[in-house]
Amino acid sequence: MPRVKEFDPEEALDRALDLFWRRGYEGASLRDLIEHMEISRQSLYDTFGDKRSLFLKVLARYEELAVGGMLDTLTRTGWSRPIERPLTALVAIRGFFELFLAEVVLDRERGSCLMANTAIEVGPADPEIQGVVKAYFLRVEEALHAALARAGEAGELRAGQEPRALARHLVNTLYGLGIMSRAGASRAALRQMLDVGLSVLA
Amino acid sequence: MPRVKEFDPEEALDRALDLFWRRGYEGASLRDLIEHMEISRQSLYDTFGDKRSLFLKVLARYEELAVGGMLDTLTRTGWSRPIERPLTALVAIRGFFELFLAEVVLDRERGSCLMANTAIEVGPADPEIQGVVKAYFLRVEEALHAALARAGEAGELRAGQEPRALARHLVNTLYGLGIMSRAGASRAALRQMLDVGLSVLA
DNA sequence: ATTTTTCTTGACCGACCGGTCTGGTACCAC
DNA sequence: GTGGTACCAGACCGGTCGGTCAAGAAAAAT
Repeated sequence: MPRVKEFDPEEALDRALDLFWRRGYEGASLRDLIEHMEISRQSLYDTFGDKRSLFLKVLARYEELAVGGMLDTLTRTGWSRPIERPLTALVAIRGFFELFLAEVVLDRERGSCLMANTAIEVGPADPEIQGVVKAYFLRVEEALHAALARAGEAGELRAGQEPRALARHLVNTLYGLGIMSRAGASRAALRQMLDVGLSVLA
Repeated sequence: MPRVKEFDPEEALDRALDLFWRRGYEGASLRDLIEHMEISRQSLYDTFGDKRSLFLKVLARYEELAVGGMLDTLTRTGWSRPIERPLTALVAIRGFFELFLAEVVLDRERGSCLMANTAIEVGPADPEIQGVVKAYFLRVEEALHAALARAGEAGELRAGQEPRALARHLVNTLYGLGIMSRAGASRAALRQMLDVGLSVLA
């Protein structure tokens, strides 16, 4: 008896993600959202709840997509994927950062990372959202840590280098680039930031 | 004939700075500002113009204070100040970052840097404000560059290290720490980020 | 054809936004 | 005193915010 849904909730969520990314939480009004998502206001509330609930769903979706892609790139090492060329862990990490830089430069408006934007915009004002952001950064750190640990076992790291400390440094470098891009730093400047930041791995 | 001003405009501006720092531009409403600045609404408009004008004045004030303090710390080198102990440029840079870290950890709510917050919140939506933020980062880069150039002349840098690239890296590290702090990173994590980030200077 | 659910449209709500205006008071110079 | 200025308190403005509600159209199952 029920009529089938006429829109794809996941696609609508992705559209909301895009808008929140560009404009921030406060900056994306409900009217903007329903226009961008191509959904009626009622459908939005029926499907995703209020604005904050929608935002939390968006953050979860972003984490899923971003961490997924990240792990994809970072674990492209060894012989596990017979077709692709085998990469050392360090090369995979460098490749990951190159990808990130390319994306950041390409889409200046969104500026790096929704989570970084959210960390600053809502900040300590909303403990639950801050918790989500913090957990995300820890997952990113963990992904980098795993890659660095593999690099360490393969003897690719200099003596005395702590994978944990290196991973944290890389997280810092990564999201620093986000700010600098959003602040309008030149591509050359971002390049140098990245190169020096990664030089500790050499 | 005129009645004397009963409040100190500079102090009021500093109070506005504090609130914008904590809550962001949109997050600080006029009513909040009036209360925090302890000024009547009318005085605010008479003295500072509308909200955006006030914010621009606040940004200018912040730049003056922050860059001033920065140069103070970074130029505390050589024998120019007979009383204080002479510092090498590298030690001055390290000291500067230590100060920054201490401040960031102490006041989690403001989280590092008003300019970084602004870069993300208003982002590319307001070109004029973005220009102010960009100019600020360039000034910071210049201050660090000058210190690094002095270090280079004194032979404190490794061969092949570019002061310009290093300066940009340090800017990136600096404001990365801001995000991570605002995202709730532990003090230990921030410490390691800083240590590894500065290790390129060793 | 009837029923049931999902959808869209658009009116509507109270609250708050940034900004303006008015009235009254405190202070100074003359 | 008188006049002029700087201040304060608070009403008020149009507009937008997030959120709710009502009515009707469309589509599937029976």
